[in-house]
Amino acid sequence: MPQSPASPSLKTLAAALGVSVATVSRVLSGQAERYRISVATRNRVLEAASASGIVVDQLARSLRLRRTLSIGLVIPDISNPFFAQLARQIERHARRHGYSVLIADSEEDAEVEAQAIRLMLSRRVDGLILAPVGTPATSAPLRSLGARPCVLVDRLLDDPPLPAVTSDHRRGAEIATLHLIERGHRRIACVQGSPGTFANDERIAGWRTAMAASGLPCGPERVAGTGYSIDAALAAAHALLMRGERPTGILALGNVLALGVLQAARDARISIPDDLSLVAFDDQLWAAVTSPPLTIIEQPIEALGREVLELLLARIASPTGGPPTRNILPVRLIERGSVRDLRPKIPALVPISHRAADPSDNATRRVAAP
Amino acid sequence: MPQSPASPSLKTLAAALGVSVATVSRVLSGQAERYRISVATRNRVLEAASASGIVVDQLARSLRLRRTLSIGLVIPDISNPFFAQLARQIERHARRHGYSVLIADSEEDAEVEAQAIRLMLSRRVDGLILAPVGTPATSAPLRSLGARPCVLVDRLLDDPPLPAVTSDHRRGAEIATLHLIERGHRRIACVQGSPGTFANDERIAGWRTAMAASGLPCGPERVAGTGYSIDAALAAAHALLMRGERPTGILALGNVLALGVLQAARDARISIPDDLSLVAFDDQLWAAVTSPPLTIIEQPIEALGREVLELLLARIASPTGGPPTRNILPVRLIERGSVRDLRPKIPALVPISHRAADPSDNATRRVAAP
DNA sequence: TTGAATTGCGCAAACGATTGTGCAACGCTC
DNA sequence: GAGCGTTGCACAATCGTTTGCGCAATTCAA
Repeated sequence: MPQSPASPSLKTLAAALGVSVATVSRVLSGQAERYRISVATRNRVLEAASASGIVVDQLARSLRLRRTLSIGLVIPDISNPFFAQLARQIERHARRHGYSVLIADSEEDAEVEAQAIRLMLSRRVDGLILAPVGTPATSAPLRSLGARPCVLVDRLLDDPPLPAVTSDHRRGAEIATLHLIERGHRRIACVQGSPGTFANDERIAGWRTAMAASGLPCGPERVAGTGYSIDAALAAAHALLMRGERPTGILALGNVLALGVLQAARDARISIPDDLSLVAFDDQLWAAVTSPPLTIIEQPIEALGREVLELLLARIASPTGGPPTRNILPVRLIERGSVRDLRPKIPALVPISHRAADPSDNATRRVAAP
Repeated sequence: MPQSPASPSLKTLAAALGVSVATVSRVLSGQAERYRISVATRNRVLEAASASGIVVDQLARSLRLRRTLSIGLVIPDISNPFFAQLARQIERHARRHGYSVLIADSEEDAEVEAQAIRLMLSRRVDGLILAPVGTPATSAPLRSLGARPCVLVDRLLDDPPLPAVTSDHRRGAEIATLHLIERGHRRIACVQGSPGTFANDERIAGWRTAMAASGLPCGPERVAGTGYSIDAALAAAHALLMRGERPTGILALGNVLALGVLQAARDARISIPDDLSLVAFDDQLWAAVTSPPLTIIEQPIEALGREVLELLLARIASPTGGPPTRNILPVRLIERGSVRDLRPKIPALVPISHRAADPSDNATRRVAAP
């Protein structure tokens, strides 16, 4: 490794000081006392190191220590706002724990993801955080992880059983659906992203649970969408709005999908929320500023990032043979202006109440492994 | 480094095959022919390697080769849509060139940035891509780079003179301002982010150039804003709209700032574009879907990412002593619905023309170092 | 058959930092 | 002065892969 003039090695520093490389190493790694280096020598080394601006070669350290103090982060799309924010939280928390983050974008492709995982292994990351692509299942490349710690985010897998942290997507959709139902909506449809992906399917299931519990129709004709893009959502919303019974409310199961719904509504000269109510998933800055500002289900991204990292660090520090931990974090509804109250106005009889998600319904759920 | 059961070392493979570690290394690194390994031995090694799923230790390789095949990427905020998209482009292109990306978030803080740079150096990245924080200047920690290749993105620095790739922010603001002027606007103001940051100052300068060239007022009372957030932009827009002569058009010098302007307009019951025209900088999916869809100045993020990476790879492959390359990439205006035409309607006399940025005005500018 | 050329490896040193152990020097006690 | 204990290092091996060079075995040509 070519050393720049500004960064000598321990060897050059030792030669300049007339001590051994071992002594320099012990001082710089904070182990002078343990190895009985004298205070005088220690100070000489520290002064020389400070003056030279030495940067210890982490490669050599890692090889000797068999530990890199780095983690791998493999996510489907770095520019997706959810993953971008998640990456930020993970990177910041990792750095505070002395870890570096090696990032890879799996491009929503299982083959790219498999390659990214192998690459992380070759770089001997101490652990891996993986947000798996939706389909197909990614268990095969995960087997090559062996005993190397890995934590999933935004996904649960049964085989191999890995620890995971996700948001309670199902509950989020239930809350959103009940929010509409409580405001008089009976025809509630879903604009979904990619069927088969964890978050998507959980949200569909939550919508179904709430609809069924209220005796409302929740058949497949009320779900539209084939992919996670504005265009796909536009077509899906168009189909829902133009064919069959028009819904009074729509759940857009992602913020990009909400944009498609907004576009479709505008194209069809349908006013939100007057003619159609909308609840979107995952908050973005713009969602609070649109006209109208959107009622959304918000994920706790900061907590997600923090918990997934801490779960991984715990695994790195102390591998455990027990069942994998799975944290399902609560989501919450943020009410803004995109849902119309369809209930008849009864003056001064029933107070209009604003109900957010009840905290007792949303405690972190720890799920036992199957 | 603990080897998982699924990943033996070259040593274990060599022992199992009855050959030396050197032979296994030569075969797996694709150098069997160069080192005259027989076809029979080569095939034996390849089969055993495939069967065992061996993952070569990149750490050891890097130490021996003095090359990590990794690059460092230090950006001010991973979750900022611009940087998230830039990171995605860089990561994808890097991967295709066989490089991994080590990412760090400088949290818009010069001290964090300095630490991130040192961390990258300790990990012996082959090169560094740096999007410097705005203020203060970051030249001090850059000196510790020595001869290690570094390319700036979204910033130019004179000392040390480093190669850089940026968008033509100045020209972008000129185009936006002229766009408004050509549509009859005479009172054009700016909502800025953090003064002193490169993009911000370039955009202000471009606005001034266009305003001065048209003999229009461009004093400091027409510029408001102290930071890059919705709240700061909201306050700035409020000041511009409520005090003094109300502008007919506003440049929001970033998409987050545009959200603040939209909010301020709604609060003041000012309709866009009827009462106030708006041009925003940096496209986002939502900007095309808002009501009205926003006219924006778009940066070529894909090209930025690609060019900065290729410039860095060229520097890694062949350090050059000449003046640093600086690529200023053209931006373009995308006209949507947030700009009102204030010109008097003269029926059938003057064809209403839609003018995008003229390509000849926007060829990549290569700027000589000062 | 002999000598030269070719083939196909293995050995050992390198990369830079870490760490167990041994040893020289010194100080203290009897 | 001799013996013991303490201090403060340096030496050498380790980590896993790469690569220059030497050498044994084989082949070819005279």
